[in-house]
Amino acid sequence: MTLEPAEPAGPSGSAGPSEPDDPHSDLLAVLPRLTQLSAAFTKGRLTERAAEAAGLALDRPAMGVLVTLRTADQPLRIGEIADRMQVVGPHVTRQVQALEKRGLVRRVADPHDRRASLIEPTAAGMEAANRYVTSLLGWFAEALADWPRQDREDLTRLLNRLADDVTARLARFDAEE
Amino acid sequence: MTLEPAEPAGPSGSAGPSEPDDPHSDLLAVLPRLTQLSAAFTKGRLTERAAEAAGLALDRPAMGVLVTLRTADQPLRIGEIADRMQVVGPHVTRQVQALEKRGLVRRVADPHDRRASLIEPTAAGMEAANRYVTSLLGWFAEALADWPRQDREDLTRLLNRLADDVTARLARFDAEE
DNA sequence: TATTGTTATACTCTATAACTATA
DNA sequence: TATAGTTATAGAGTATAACAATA
Repeated sequence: MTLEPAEPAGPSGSAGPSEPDDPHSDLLAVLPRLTQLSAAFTKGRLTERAAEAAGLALDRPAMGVLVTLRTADQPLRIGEIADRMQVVGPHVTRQVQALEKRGLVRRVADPHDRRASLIEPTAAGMEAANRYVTSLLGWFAEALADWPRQDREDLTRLLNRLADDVTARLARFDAEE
Repeated sequence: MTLEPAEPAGPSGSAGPSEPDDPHSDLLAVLPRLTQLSAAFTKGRLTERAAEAAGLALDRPAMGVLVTLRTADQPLRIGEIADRMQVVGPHVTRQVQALEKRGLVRRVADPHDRRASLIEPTAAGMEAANRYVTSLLGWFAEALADWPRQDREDLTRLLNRLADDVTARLARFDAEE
């Protein structure tokens, strides 16, 4: 399946964005905003700065693995980390190697399957992950310090639902092909 | 300036994520959700599919330029497009060349400055941009079809404010360095 | 001398392909 | 023969550096 071929948004030759009475006019704003936020986080190098504040010299993908392990609260296989991060295996392999080299994670043998190993944070890794998350959330909390509690709760709730709905719809999308 | 060095999130050795009474616990959910949405749009190749539905064989950056021109509703310089997209000049130069090659945009001389040229969509480019935006918004509207109107309005409002606040804070951040 | 844009190159993040070891 | 992981390579997207033309 593909996206609908769809009629032009307005009469041919209409040059502007959606009219005010367009039923989708509110959505027109959501997509660019999500793009803007995503780009801002990347370009602002928030992740890298929070890592530096935690005393680490690691890039975003490596921090993602470390935080995934911290959140899991139990050793994970490479494949399980990849699933949770929604990336492919080889990508995780490299990040884990970088974390290992810095003594932030270690591998332990999987007692039930000698093909796999389990990855767990070291004490240093866990402490660094805590410092990192605190630093990142602290920055974010400051940015939202002026927000009414109700708005913060609404944002969290709506964003959760949006992510779920979009993910589910994309999954069906792929399945139909 | 850098992010605060910040104390560990919990007592040393505490392994889990923030406690339920953590004042930042709601924020803990926002960041991963934004990441998830961004990754979902990329991996779902929504942009590419909408472009195909509009009869175009263009990638995301090129579509970004075309939509920027459509939204502007007037010819723009390369530098102005770069500013609006928040990317650097050379990037825009290449996308415009690709769009030119396909007859979707054309260059006109800037009467006041012979160093610059103005980029404007051709009729075909404008029609394609309209088809593209309609297709993309249609998909998005379907994903949110079940949402109460109030929730959609709240999401738009909160996301707008979030993007503005985050962008402003990052700008101050950079300025302090 | 400052600014606009182009060309060429490099970097970040993630994916695919080919292979090894174990199940 | 299927699965977990690794190594090597490729691709998309964007940035930096060096340069040209005009202001």
